[in-house]
This record gives sequence, C-alpha cells and structure tokens, in this order.
Amino acid sequence: MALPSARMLDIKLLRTEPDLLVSTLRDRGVRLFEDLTEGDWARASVDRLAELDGQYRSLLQEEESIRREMNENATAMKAVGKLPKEEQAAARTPLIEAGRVLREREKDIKVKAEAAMNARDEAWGHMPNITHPDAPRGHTDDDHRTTHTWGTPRDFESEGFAARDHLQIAEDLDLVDFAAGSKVVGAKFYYLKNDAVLLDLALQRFALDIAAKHGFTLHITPDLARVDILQGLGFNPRGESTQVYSIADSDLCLVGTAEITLGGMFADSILDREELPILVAGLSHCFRTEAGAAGKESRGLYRVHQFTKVELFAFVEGDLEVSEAMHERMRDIEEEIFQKLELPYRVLDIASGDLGGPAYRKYDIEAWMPGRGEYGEVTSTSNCTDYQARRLRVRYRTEAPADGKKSKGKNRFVHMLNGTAIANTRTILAVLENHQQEDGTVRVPEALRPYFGKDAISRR
RNA sequence: GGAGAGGUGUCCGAGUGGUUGAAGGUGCCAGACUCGAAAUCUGGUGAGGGUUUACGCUCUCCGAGGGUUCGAAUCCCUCCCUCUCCGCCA
Repeated sequence: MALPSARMLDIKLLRTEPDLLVSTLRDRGVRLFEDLTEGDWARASVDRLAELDGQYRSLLQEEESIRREMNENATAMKAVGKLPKEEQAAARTPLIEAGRVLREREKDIKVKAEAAMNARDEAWGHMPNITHPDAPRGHTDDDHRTTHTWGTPRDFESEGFAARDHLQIAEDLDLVDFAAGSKVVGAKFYYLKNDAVLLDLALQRFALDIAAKHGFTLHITPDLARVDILQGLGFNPRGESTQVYSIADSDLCLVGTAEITLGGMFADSILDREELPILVAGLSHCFRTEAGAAGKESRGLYRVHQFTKVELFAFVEGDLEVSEAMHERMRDIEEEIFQKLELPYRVLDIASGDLGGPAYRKYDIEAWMPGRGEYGEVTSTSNCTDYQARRLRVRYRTEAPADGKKSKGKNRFVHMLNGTAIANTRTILAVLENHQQEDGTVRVPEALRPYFGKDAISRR
C-alpha cells in the first residue's frame, strides 16, 4: 500500500496559507532544512518549500503534456486500421517513429519530475500538524498549561510514616523482579510477580470495562505492524533516534502503542458517514527503545522497554467541532479512570513544542507519584485531526447536499484521535505509591476490588 | 513447509492488447408511482492530481514495482497480500 507521496498536511496550505505554516514551524520549533536554522528560518523554510513545490508542478505539467501527445499518437494509430490496406503501412511508419521519440522524452522528464516530487515531499513530510489556537506556545515543560487538578496528595508525615517509592514497595511485597529481567532480556525489562500480576490483569480488565461502557469496541491487537502503517500514523521507525524496535529482515516493527494497530485498521478505506464515529479500544503490549532517555526517570517501572496498555481510538467526521468534542470526551474518560483509582492528578494542555508531528492538541494526565514527590505522566490523549488520516487515506463519504441537485457527497478525511485508558506499569506505580499503608500492604481502591479479588496487595 | 487459486470502482463481480475508466449487480442521489412507506420503473453516480474566476481541459490509477509495445487491466519478470487443500504446531 505504498503511498505515491507523503501528504501529511494538505499541500494546498503551502499555496493558500503560507503564513500559517510559518507560525506552525515557529511554534513547534521544527527545522525542515539543515541549513535554515538562523534568523527567520521558519519563513525561509516555507519559501523554499514553495519553490520546491513550484519546480515539481512545472515538471509535472511538462510530463503530462508529453503523455497527452502519446495518447493522441496512439489514437491516431487506431484510425490507421480504417484506411485501405495498401495505405496502412505508409501511415503507420511515421506514427511509430513519433511514438518512439515521445516515449524517450517521457522517460527522461518522468525521472526529473519524480526527483522534484521527492525533494518536495522529503521536506513536506516533516511539516507537523497545525496547532490548536488555545494550546500554549513554548518548548519547555514549564510551558504546559495545567488546566485543572483532582484529588489531594496524601500527607504521609501527618499519617505518621514515611512514604516509600514503588521500588521499595515492590521489593517488600515481592512484586517485581528486575534482576531476572535484565539477565534474560536487558536493562529496563522486568518480571511482574505475585500480586503485581493480578493487579496488572485487574487494571486491564477494569480499563476495558470502562471503555466498553463508553461505547468503544474492544480489541486485542497485534503487537507488530508494518513500517508503512507506523509512518502513516506519524512514527519514524527509520530515524536515528527512533523509539521503535524493528524486526530484522522484514518490514515489521514492534508497536509502541496500540494507537498504531487501531489507527491502521481502516487504512485505505472509505467509510460510510453513518458508521462514524467509530470508537475502538485496544489492548496491546507496547515496546519502546527509549533511546536517549537514560537519566533520573529511568529507575523502576516508570520508563521501561515493554508494558501493557489499553488504548482508546476514535475516527470521527473531519470537522474540528466534532473532533474537539471527542477529544474532551476522551480526556473525561481518562479522568474517570484515575478518579475511580483514587489517584490525585493534574491535567496538562501540552505546549506546542512538545506536541510531536501529528497532534493538533494534546492533553496529558499526570498522576501524583509520592516516591518522586511530583506528578508523572500516566496518560496522553491527542487530537490528530486529519494528519494521520491523510497518510493512511482514511476517508468517509459525506452526504450529498440537500439542494435537490444531482451533486453527490464528497469524500473527506476523517479526524483521528487517540488516548491512553491505562498504561499498566505507570498506573501500577501510582497505585502502589499512593495507596501504600503503614503496615506495608497496599490498599486496593474500591473500584478495582471486583477485578483484583482482594482489598489489599500483600506479600505472599 | 508442500500443492493450487486469486487480487478490478462503496461493496460484489465481468473483462478479447487499441471508443474499457472499465459490462452486470449492489450501494448512494434525484425523479415517477404512493396518503406515506415498501416494491417497481427512469435517470445520475469511481478515486486522486494538475490547470482554470468559472464552464471546462488534461494526466494518473484495475495489489506493488519493473519490462515488452506506437498503444497494456489484458503479455513477461520480481515482490507483497488473500483464499483453498495437505503437513506441522500453540
């Protein structure tokens, strides 16, 4: 399903809204060209893009005009068959000769046009999505806007004991085996043990039930996907600082999230409008290389190479009002989950520089993590508008305008949204740390007990 | 892993190297009939790109990529995928 060219944003924006693209690049801090990084690099980048686009289009027109001549030549050849037999040979000869010449010219121009297109798309492919007007602008973690908080972190001091971090709790209750993980696989792999196994499964089931309650169709997805699907969703498996594990001698990658497998489900298809919105939830394992992520957050379960996650995904009509409403809804579902788990959190409206390529707007939920004494990311939900849909060609047929005319509906790109229901390791971390008790056990929140089967996590 | 079949438009499904962008059906839209609906009948309906104020003109697309030819859905090569049967296996 190779794409003719990478069209992450509507290329027409380059001709109609260059200023919007300039501010997009500026807000996101995305440099498209290595030699354009100083001064008004954003403006210069868009100018160069426009130039590359112009070069391609003029070559394309040249190529098409030759094609038309070739077609005319072939049509003329057909007419020869109607001439008297003795005249046919004489009529054919010049046409065959003309056809040969045209074919050579076409081959030549085709190579040039293709090269021009690749040059344009190479740069265009790195153009990120435009940004929601209300999303904060900036490039550091301090630029995120806290929209609201929920719950109050416990005051362990007043409760009379010192909070332990999840590593300590896990060791005390024999819940995680990091040593075996690094021996058998490598650093940042782990085995869950004992009650942690049951907690992991309980969280999965708990999240799936909430997803189903909200109308999401449940899936267990593959843990691998093709490279072109990953690219369609805006992931870069080939980059040098990639987060993606690739399978040798194949075009497959281990998925870093079920966003990939869910989002790819309708690649290359035209949906009926009545089917929308399509809400799917997917349970998958997630694999991340975490290249260059060594540092203070690397201990324990916070940043690991493999975890299990329940992901929410939505395909909605290609209308900002619709997708923005769905985005709020997905964030609400995430909040519902963490409220039921009784975990204090704050919600961040992510700043432009940290949105990544596909997202138009992104909300993160950060749960309170007593072991670190700060909030840490546990979920993330993005409205990617039509950015991913363009590359994957996920469209839907709009209704014909009710004007009584014979005009029919147009095909439009859907808007695609994703969000975390539960990322297991980080949620386990938050549950252990927030609900630890003085006696060393961990209280299981009410909502989770039917799934966990007990009211406390304890040592076996 | 062995043997075979096939990949065509929203979907299903025809297709002889040259009025085939593609029969037929389905779906959809409009109209007729009807109190209304169903059924029936008539007509219209593929996608993407370039160009144009617009009407329009034009290019590409029949799994993907090459090749043969004046001309390829149709012939050749490579690859991918799907299905059926057999074997193996959780």
